[in-house]
Amino acid sequence: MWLVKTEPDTFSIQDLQRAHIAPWDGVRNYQARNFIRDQMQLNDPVLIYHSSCKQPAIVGLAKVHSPPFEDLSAKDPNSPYYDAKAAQAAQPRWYAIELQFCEIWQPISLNILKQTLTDPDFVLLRQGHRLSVMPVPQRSWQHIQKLRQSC
DNA sequence: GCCAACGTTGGC
DNA sequence: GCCAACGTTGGC
Repeated sequence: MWLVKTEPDTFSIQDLQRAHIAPWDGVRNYQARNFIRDQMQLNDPVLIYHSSCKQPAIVGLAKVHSPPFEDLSAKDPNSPYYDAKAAQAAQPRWYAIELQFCEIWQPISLNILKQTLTDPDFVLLRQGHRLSVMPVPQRSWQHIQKLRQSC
């Protein structure tokens, strides 16, 4: 069970719904990269979270639709995610996966999550967290399902 | 727009 | 290998 962040101005859950299947690329953080490359499994559920916007919130559900693959946007000089060093490296540095859209939810705001969840293992709730791809602990996942039913 | 928290870079 | 400087993230 995972959570990925996205800025809705750049790529929203509505964009994912339209695309149905979309590459989740442009991740340029090693810890997040490792989750994508080493731990994400086909069909794993993935919460979609809107960040850097008016109401930061969990806004829906997707699932992992492909094995990890090299993120070639790192080697494309025209991409906003271009990484000159990665482009020159012999070994792939950055990885992506494909996500498949599942559902749009009534937003579960960060505020509500903070008020009702105290799970220390849930990275989203930690102060100053910057991970854009993170695991969701079982008990937080269950709690989120309950919050969803009460919306 | 502000600014604290964070990850990365690069000089030493 | 340390750590200061820097750029970025992201909530408010």
